[in-house]
Amino acid sequence: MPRLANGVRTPDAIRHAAIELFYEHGYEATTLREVADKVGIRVGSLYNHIDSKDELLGSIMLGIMDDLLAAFRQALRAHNDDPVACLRSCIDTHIRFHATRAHEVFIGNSELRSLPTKQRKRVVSKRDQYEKLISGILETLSEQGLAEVVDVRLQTYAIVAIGTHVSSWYKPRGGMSLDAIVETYTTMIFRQLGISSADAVLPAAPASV
Amino acid sequence: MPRLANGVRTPDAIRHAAIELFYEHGYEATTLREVADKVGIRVGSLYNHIDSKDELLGSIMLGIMDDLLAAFRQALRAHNDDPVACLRSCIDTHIRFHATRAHEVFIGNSELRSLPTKQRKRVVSKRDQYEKLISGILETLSEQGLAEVVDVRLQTYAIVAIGTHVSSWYKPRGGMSLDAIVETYTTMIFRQLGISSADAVLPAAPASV
Amino acid sequence: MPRLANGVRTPDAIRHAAIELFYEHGYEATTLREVADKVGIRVGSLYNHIDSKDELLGSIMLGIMDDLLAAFRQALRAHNDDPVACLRSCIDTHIRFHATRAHEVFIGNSELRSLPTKQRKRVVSKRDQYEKLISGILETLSEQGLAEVVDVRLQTYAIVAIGTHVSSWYKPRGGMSLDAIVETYTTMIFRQLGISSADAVLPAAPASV
Amino acid sequence: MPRLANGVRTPDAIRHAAIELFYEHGYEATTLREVADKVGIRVGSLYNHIDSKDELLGSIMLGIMDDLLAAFRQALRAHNDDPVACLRSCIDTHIRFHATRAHEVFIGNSELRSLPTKQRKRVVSKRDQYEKLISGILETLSEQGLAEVVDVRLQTYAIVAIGTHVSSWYKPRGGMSLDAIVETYTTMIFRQLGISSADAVLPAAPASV
DNA sequence: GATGAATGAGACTTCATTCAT
DNA sequence: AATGAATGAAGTCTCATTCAT
Repeated sequence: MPRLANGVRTPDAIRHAAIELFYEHGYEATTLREVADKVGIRVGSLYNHIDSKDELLGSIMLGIMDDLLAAFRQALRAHNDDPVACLRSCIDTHIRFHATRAHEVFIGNSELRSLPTKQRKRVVSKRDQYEKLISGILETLSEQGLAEVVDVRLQTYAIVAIGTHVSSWYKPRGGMSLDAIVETYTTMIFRQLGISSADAVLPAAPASV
Repeated sequence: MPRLANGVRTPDAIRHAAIELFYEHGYEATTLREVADKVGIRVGSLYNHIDSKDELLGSIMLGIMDDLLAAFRQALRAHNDDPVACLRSCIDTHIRFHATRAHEVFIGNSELRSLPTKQRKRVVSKRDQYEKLISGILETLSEQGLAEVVDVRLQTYAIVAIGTHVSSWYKPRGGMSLDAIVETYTTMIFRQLGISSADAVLPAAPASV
Repeated sequence: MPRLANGVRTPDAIRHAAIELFYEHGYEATTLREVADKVGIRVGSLYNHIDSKDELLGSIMLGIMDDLLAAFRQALRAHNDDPVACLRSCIDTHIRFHATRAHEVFIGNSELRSLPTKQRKRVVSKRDQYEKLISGILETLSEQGLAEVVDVRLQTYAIVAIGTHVSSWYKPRGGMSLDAIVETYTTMIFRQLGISSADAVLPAAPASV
Repeated sequence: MPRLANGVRTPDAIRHAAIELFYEHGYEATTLREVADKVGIRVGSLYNHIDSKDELLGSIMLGIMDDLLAAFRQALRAHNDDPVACLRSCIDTHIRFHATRAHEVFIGNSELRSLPTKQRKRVVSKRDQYEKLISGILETLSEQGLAEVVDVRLQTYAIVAIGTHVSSWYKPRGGMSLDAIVETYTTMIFRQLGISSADAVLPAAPASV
């Protein structure tokens, strides 16, 4: 633990400040001076902790993708014997992750073009992996006759789009509880896939992220 | 006809160049020099046609929202006696519009925060109007017992999200035809609403935008 | 009479508009667009009547100096036999001219440095001539024992400074009448020169400019 | 002591350079590049020390007015029992200040219109205070029957005008010594006020600024 | 004689980044 | 590890001026 300001390690404070500002104003419109102000240090001091503005964005974007993939893979592993339960669990994780880490996810979706080529490729690759995981579930369900998938790619997109959208409007103490959001979307997706609506609602409590 | 460069009126050329560049690199990352270069004039000459970079973005965003609302309202009017046909027509218009004018729509969805407050309010107001139109259709269907709407707001979001997402990846000569995309998404939404899948496919050709 | 807009010849309208704007905001801060707006034409059209912004300023400054010299010389000629009457008449002319053509005179005094070298020299030369005329009167008075001149140069400056200052605050319908201003300053200058105060007030009405 | 280039603190060097350039070419005609060049830094570096070009002008103008008021008030205080001595001291201070800080005073008199409204009001207010101080002395002299004041306002203007004018031509090693200038103008003003000329010349050395 | 449009030069200002202290 | 200051590059916007119509 190198250095603490108000109990927080400076690098963490920088990362946190950057996430909020990139989310609010966008990467290009955010100045490092604003980041430094939010942290409570001078702009020059940032460079004791980051290499560049680019790299700061890159680390945020790679980090969120890694965490998302890890969470999703864990949800997958827990139900590799029951495809419908697996889908339910994955939707749950997908939506909760996009809600609870909405700002980072939003940055991950909107600032790809701000990233230098090299890092962009790495993020895109992770994003593709994520979509492949979703498509894989849908294919399994389709092959086993458990769901009617009209078009794997578009169905995948529809699910991805829900996450993206949730991340753009979800607020912790907004009108609808996270549980209700998850339940509703799960029902909607299950219907879309022609899976019995009854299966959508879990008897037990859903796993938190 | 004030003045033509290669047969195109300069203000139109500027608007077109700006749309492409804002779409590709984002508003903040696009310089007016790039816009001018694309048009084939010097950067100072832009100011014979625009008031400011802000105002250029604003006019693009207001314009696309106006066009979207107009197209949607026209689709609504054509079927005000048959709610299911109306929904089908609106989905059709929604998706085709977001596909054929993908770049402008994408800007409209992603650059809200780059807009000065005054214009932002006007765009947000139009966006709200648009969502209300969609919600209205869903409510009618629900009230008349023609569809099972799990949650009007989230269902509206899901439909909006499809448009947003299509605008982010659709390319005229990409893998899937626009007709096929419309048909697939229509089927998916109809299922989600518990409307007979058969109703989703039109016997006649769908209206073009 | 080449061309009239609202009964005024365009070149005169331009000159008039330029004088008001140069007076109000200064030469550098005034744009030709503002001049054109005030005239009611477009900025490009100005160039049918002027050669350049510099030249427009130059013609105003040379014009006012010529008019000032002409008025002063006329006042001098009218009393070349009575030095005290001559002084009285010159002070009268000096102050009235600086009041009634305050804006041009103000420009003439404040925008010298905005003028290109060549024209500046011509204006400075006229200004020197003007000061020499005043100094000449003072010297005559001094030589003939009619006045006690402490220092010709500083006394000349003091008189010049009065004109400059009047031009910076005089307004036609301000608190003090032009006649009163002339009378008061004349008294003050006469006292300064040790000339009987009684001589300061003219029996007859002073000549108008 | 933050940082010295050639022994001078950068903010002071900027202020000094700006004064010289604003005096020589005027505020509008002076570019920040010229200021930076004169200081020996790049133009962007200026912004480590100033907020804007406007604010740089404002601080110069407010500063000179504050200094002028302070100097004048000190001169007033020193002779609050003898009105004639007080006048003499004030004229001395007035002229010496306008001569020794001629460039700043000149800027203060000529660039009012270049100032943003808010700061302009503050400078104008200080200027009014200064004129009131002068008027006050004249009124006291008049009330006590020590001087014949023809018109308080115009007499005040005449004195102010002398300062303005001196600031426009005085040069440290010009033809006339500062002491001589002060003495001559004092004599002239005393005469104007009908005060015995003998009182104008001080037996002892005049106070320096 | 008027106009709309183009242009080149340049102005103010911002910003990421570096570095001596 | 923090800071104040410097820097170069760039960005938006303005402006005097020109010219075809």
